[in-house]
Amino acid sequence: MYQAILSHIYKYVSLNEEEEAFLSSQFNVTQLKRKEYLLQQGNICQHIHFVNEGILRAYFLNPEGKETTVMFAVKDWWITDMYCFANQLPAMVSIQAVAPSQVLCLSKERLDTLLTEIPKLERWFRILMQNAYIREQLRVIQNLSQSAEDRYYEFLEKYPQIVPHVTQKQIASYLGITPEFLSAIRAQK
Amino acid sequence: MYQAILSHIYKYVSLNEEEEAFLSSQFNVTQLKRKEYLLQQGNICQHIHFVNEGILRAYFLNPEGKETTVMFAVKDWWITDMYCFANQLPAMVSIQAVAPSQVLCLSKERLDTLLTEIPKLERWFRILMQNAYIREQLRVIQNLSQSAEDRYYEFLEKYPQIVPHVTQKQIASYLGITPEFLSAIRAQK
DNA sequence: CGTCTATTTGAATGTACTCAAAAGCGGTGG
DNA sequence: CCACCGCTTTTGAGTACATTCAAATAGACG
Repeated sequence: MYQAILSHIYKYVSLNEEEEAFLSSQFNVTQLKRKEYLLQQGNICQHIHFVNEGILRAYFLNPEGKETTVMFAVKDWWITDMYCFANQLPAMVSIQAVAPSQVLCLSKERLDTLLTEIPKLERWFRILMQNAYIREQLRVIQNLSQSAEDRYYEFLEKYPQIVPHVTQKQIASYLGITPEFLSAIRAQK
Repeated sequence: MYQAILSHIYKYVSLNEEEEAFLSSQFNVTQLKRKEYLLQQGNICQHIHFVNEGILRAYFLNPEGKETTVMFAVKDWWITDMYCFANQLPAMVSIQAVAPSQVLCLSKERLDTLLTEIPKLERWFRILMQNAYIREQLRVIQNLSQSAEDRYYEFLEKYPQIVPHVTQKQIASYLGITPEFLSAIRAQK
């Protein structure tokens, strides 16, 4: 149950048996069916989630009803609405299982406890946040400096583990274009 | 010289005198004239910079010559090309002073030393990265879900301390539109 | 004061969207 | 296991948003 997350953490810090046990005890396991929600836009975002298996999608629905995919998450990835999680606010995004999934859930309170009780975990979480920042920064640059077509082909190359499991409509909403236009891009090759 | 950065750090962790002295000793101070470069695209990104005063801009020049503003930084902000800094690679972006500025420079090596010698600084840096991630995530959502006009007026509201010091051309390149189109947006009010 | 760059304006163009309808495909239940 | 239903994907026509290019005007800095 916890080997995936432990080996994820061991990439950055090492723990003794006691710490490992304490860490494991802080998570709740949740099984999700296809299309089931982990979080609904508007509900307080209380947890951060580690994906043990399956695939999830976070999306934002703007006031006009347009859907934007904020992120996908596969095995070994973390997913939450970080802003609303950190401040315990109503979520801006919904998080839904794209395929049957198993996730480990960690509440804000328990994360804070972990970081206080095992300070070296700050290092692990710092690197997590740093990588997340870098990813988003690259995405901003690409969104602003490249055409929709370039962004599509880069997505295919960058996330081969995601592509087979999600619909074109979902990819389009990740890229910020309409499904019709994505279809047109694909047609011209 | 170091009061700004120390009070920035004290928002998250407290240090004793010895730690404070050690921390201060790790920085180099750099004065920049208007238009002077802190980092040029292609050079190894060796430092992360804390802005003591002035204002800086990081921008990306794509192969077609289109310029994208990645971020602005004012007093109390940090700026670097985080991906290339973390991996000590040639920078994707250039960082230039928009106005005369004073920055504190911290090399990767010295940052690593600081985080190892004073582990509680990991917490401070974690929060820094977390906030940066949240900011970029919000920017991605806004870029994808809002019109250029909405993004412009939100920028004016969100960064009143930046707006008076940068050109419209620079704001346009931050928003991902042409200066001509920004001019048209402004004209219709 | 002169020069250089930023900003504005306008016309022509291109990229991406909307709406509508047909075709394809996958999950679900019988 | 097959057939149906609903959603996804495709196609096409018309439109809107944003760009390009060019030229005039305004502003800022040395």
